[in-house]
This record gives sequence, structure tokens and C-alpha cells, in this order.
Amino acid sequence: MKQKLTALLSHAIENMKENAILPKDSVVQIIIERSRDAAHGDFACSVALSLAKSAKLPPRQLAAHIVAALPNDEMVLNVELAGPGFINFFVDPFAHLQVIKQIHEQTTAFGLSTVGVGKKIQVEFVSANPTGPLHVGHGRGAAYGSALANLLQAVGYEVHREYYVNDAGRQMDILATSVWLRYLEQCGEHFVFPSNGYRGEYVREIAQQIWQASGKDYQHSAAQVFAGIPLDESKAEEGGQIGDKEAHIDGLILRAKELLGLDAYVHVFNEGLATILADIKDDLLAFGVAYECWFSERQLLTDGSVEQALSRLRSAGFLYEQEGAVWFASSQLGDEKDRVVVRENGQHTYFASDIAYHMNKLDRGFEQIIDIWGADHHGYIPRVKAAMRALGADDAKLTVLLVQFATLWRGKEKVSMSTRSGEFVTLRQLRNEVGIDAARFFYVMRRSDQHIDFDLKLATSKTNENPVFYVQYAYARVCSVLRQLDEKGWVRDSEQGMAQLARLTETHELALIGTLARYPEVIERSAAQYEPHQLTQYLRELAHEFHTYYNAHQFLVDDTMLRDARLNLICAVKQVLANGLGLLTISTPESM
RNA sequence: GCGCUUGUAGCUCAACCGGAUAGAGCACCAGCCUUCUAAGCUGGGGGUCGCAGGUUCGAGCCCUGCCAAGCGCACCA
Repeated sequence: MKQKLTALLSHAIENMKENAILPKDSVVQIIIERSRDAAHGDFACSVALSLAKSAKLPPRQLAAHIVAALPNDEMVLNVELAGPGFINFFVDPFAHLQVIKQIHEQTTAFGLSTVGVGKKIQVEFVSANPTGPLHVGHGRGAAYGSALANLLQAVGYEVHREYYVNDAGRQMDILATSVWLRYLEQCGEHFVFPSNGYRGEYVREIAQQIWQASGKDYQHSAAQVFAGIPLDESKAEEGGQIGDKEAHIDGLILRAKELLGLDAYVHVFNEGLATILADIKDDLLAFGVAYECWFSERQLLTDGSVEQALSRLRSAGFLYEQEGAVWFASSQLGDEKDRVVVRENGQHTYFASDIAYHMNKLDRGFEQIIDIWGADHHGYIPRVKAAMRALGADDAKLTVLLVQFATLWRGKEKVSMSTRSGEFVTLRQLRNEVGIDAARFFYVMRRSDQHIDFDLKLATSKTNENPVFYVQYAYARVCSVLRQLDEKGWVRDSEQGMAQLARLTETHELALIGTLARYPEVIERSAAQYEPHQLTQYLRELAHEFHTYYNAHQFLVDDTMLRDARLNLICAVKQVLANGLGLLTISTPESM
């Protein structure tokens, strides 16, 4: 309908250009909005206001010209001038009713669009280091990323969901070393665990696995392990050494490699990586998140991609050496300062593999590359964009979406999430406590760049405070009505219902139909603006209108004509709720 | 100190890429179950859109300054 009105308006404006009411060179963008107020008709347009200046006519007068030039259309009942120069359209109610037929015909395809057809788009999200289980912070990225990916797919894009696995680098070495040290404890060695090591219980479990499989094959004495290692930093109550925790752990990593030898070290390393990665995959899958690709950072190092990326930067003249390190001159490309890509000790920085990774993304031919990062990484954006430009690409291809942290609450009490305290909540714990549906809905209910307070108590509550159940309940109610219909021994005649749609004249019904008709626009806008929260907002609204309708009118009336028409309407509601919740990977219970 | 993000009802948040009288939920108050699930519905009070300027027909949205909060400013990831 919007498209039709746009066509009518542009026709009128072309006409006016020919009649020299409007200058021929004036550029117009016709935007049709749905009227908020029913008194303003169904649709509204403000072109007259924006064109007034170039036309050198008062807006209202110009609007009158446009209306006069507007071709007739049987769908448009009335056109009114209002306010400073708005053009309001009143559409034939019969046209609105058609959406019910459309929904019944298209079922799960209703709301899909083709704006993205033929375009490849990549969404990389979560990408947490495989050094421990996912926590609730990652959950938001997971829910947001997968909802966004689903939305993009719904509007036609060929979507590629990807998880970048940081399976190389110092953090992984720290994990491997932590595992090994826990293993040594298992073997009966005694020592003070490094303050910078990974202390989670899962590290012990991995150590246990290795111990059970290989016995004491990897054992070395604590004295041997710690000999000559720089002092650790520790608190007064633990002995009060004033050492350097970074130097301490780095020393231990080197020692682990020396004592174990490369093969054995890699074995321990891989055992940790594989176990944690399997756990993450399992966790995400249970959360309803599936990827097309798990991309390994290590692969970029072993297959020469990093070297290749650096040599491309070098030949483009963006690399230089200073103080023994290799620098990328990103400040020439919008970054605030230059960045090291190869450290003095010869090791690549994380940034170096990130450059290679984005080069790889570009080479795979995506029209759009979307990275979803935690908000704390925002400072990283300029350097990655700089890298893309240095590689000769348009940095507009990359969109970095930031996800703010969620603060966890249990009622009025804030839940501490510090890793140290050990009481941080994992995504798995969250799932178990509040369930997938509530968790996912809460995560995407708000704009991603907005902080959210996640109240565990609210998410689990089965009251009207909980928006998830509110929407699901609407769905369940429709199912319940259909069950009642069956129990009464009545049969629904969908075809008759379609023939009787004109019987739907109640204001509740008209409002509901209008909301149903908006669904495809909501999907398109949510996808285009990368804002799944618009969909959750819409679903709450649709549910609300349904509940209102439910309370105001009986569906299972004796008048079969009216009954069938109403049942067709509520079945359309059911379908749209299912489609919308489906995009968010939230279940649709038939009874609650 | 510099940069990014954000300031909307008591609380948590929306507002259709500049439009008409800024909307929901929660909380609070008053009502609705012999009728398809009350996890629901109806009504009510509640706002200088952080502050001050500017841009224009028109600003919560755009620009500038200030105030406040969060996050960044490594040869860490």
C-alpha cells in the first residue's frame, strides 16, 4: 500500500513538473508514514512541506496542487489536507482486510522480503576467547547477533554467521599453562598458583581429564617448574611479594614449553582448547545459536594469511620499523596513533591476525561485513577500518555494532560478575535459571547500544510483569480457542471466513488488522537498521491488541459467518506471532 | 587530558533514518472472572525530552558549548 501511494504521489509530482508548478530539477524523496492518529487517515505524507521552499509556494497551497494532480485510485477513498501541509490518505477498509488472506496463503513466508536478495552478508558475533565458559555478557551478543542474522535472512540476504575463534595468542598460552599447573597439582606437586592464571573450576576438570588419560606423563617437579621464574605479584595476606604477575606467567609459559617439549605442550594446549570450544558450541546451540562457520585464528597464522596481509600493507607503504617492532601507520587513515603488528620479540599482535581476518572476509566477497563487539572494544574500530582502507577496500563495507554490557540483578540486589570472585554467572546458568525464551527476549528487547538491567527475578516471574509470557500467552490463547472450537464439535470454515471478512467491523478488529499489515514493514526496518528490538516492541503491541480484543469480544459465537471471519483473524494473529517469535528463536507454546 | 557511547514519566525503556497532541511496561490508585486460560482487560494520575544556544516551515532526533554517567586511550586479548 505504501508503494502504491508513493507511485501515485510521484506521478502527481512529475505531472506538476511538466506543468511548471514545480522546477524540473527539484529532487524529491517521497516518504509515506503510517498515521499515528486515526483522525489523520491511514497514511500520511509530508512532501509538500519539504518541497515548499524549492517550489516557492506555501506548503498548504503546494499540497493542494499535489492533491489535485493525484491520479484516482479505487483503493484510496479520500485524501485530505491537514495541519501545515500534510497529505492524509484514507484507504478502503476492504483493502486492509486482504492482509488476512495474504497471511493465510503465505503462512511462514508472510513478512519476508526480497530487498537483500542476491547479496552476501556476514555477521560475526560472540567470538569470545576459548579460555573459559561463556558468561551472561556474551549472551547478549549471542541473542542479538543471531536475531539480527535471522532478520537479515528474512529480508533476503544470504547470511553467513561466523564465530572467530582466538585459538592462538598469549591468552591461550596462559590457559594451557594453567591447565598444566592444575595437572601438576593433581600429580601431587605443591606450589602457589599464579595470580594471573585461569582459576575457574573448569581448568581443574580439563587437568583431571589429562591426568586420567595420560597419568604422570607430563609431570615435572614444582621446584623445576618455578626455578628462576620472576616473582609473582600477590596480596599481603598471601605472602606480600611485590613481583610482576605478567612476567611471572610469561616465564611459566616458556618453562612449560621447555620442560614439556613442543609436542606435549601442544597436546595440553589442544586438550584445553578442544574441551572449552566444545563447551561453547554446545552452550550456544542450546541457546538456539548456530553458525555457518567457526573461523580459526591459528589457521591464519599457519596458512600464511597473516604474512600475506602484512606484505600487502608493506607494499602499500603502510608498514615501518621502529624500536625493533613493526608498526602499521594507521594514523594516516583515521586512527589516533600507529599500531604495532609485530612485537619486538617477533610475535604477531592480535591486531595483526585481525587484519588478516578482515582481509579474508573481504576476499570472500561479502557485500556487507558486520562485526558485533562488546562495547568495551569500541576504541578498536578506527584501526580495523584503517586496515581495510590500507588493503584497498572501502571501509563502509564494515559495520561494527557494539553491544553494551548487561547488569544482572536479582530483584533489588546486584549480582556480582567479577571473574575473580568466582560467582560470575555463566550463560549456561542463566539458561537453566530463566530459560531460553525469557533470556533471549530480554536480551534483544532493548537497543543493543543501550545498557540493560537484566533482572533474573523478573525474567523468571510468571506474572504480567514478564513481557515474554505476555506475547507467548497471546499465542497460547489462540490455540486454546481453537481447542474449544473442537470441543464444541464445531468446524472452522476458513473459506467462508474469507468471504465474510467484511463482517469484521469492530474497532478492535480494525486496529488488529492494521497492526498485522505493518508486520512486513517492521521486519524490513528492523533488518535495515540492525535493530531486533523493534520486532520485540511490535510483538508486544500485537499481543496487547489481541488480548484487548479477546476481552472485548467473543470469538466462538453462534453466527457461523461471523465466527469464521473472527477465527480467520485470530489465526492470522497466531501466524504473525509465530513468525516474529521464530525470528527471535523463541518458542510458541500451545498452552501455558 | 583526549576519544567513543549515552542522558526521555518515580523505575526500566520506545518513538517509523527531521513531522501533527512524545508513547509502552513496571510501580501506585479505582474497577472487570456463573461466558473462548485473570500469565488477561478497562480507567486514572503522572514529562522544562540533562542544561544553554544555533540550523528551518517544524528538533527528543541535526550542529556548537557546558554538565553528568559508562567505556576506551598497551610491543594485552
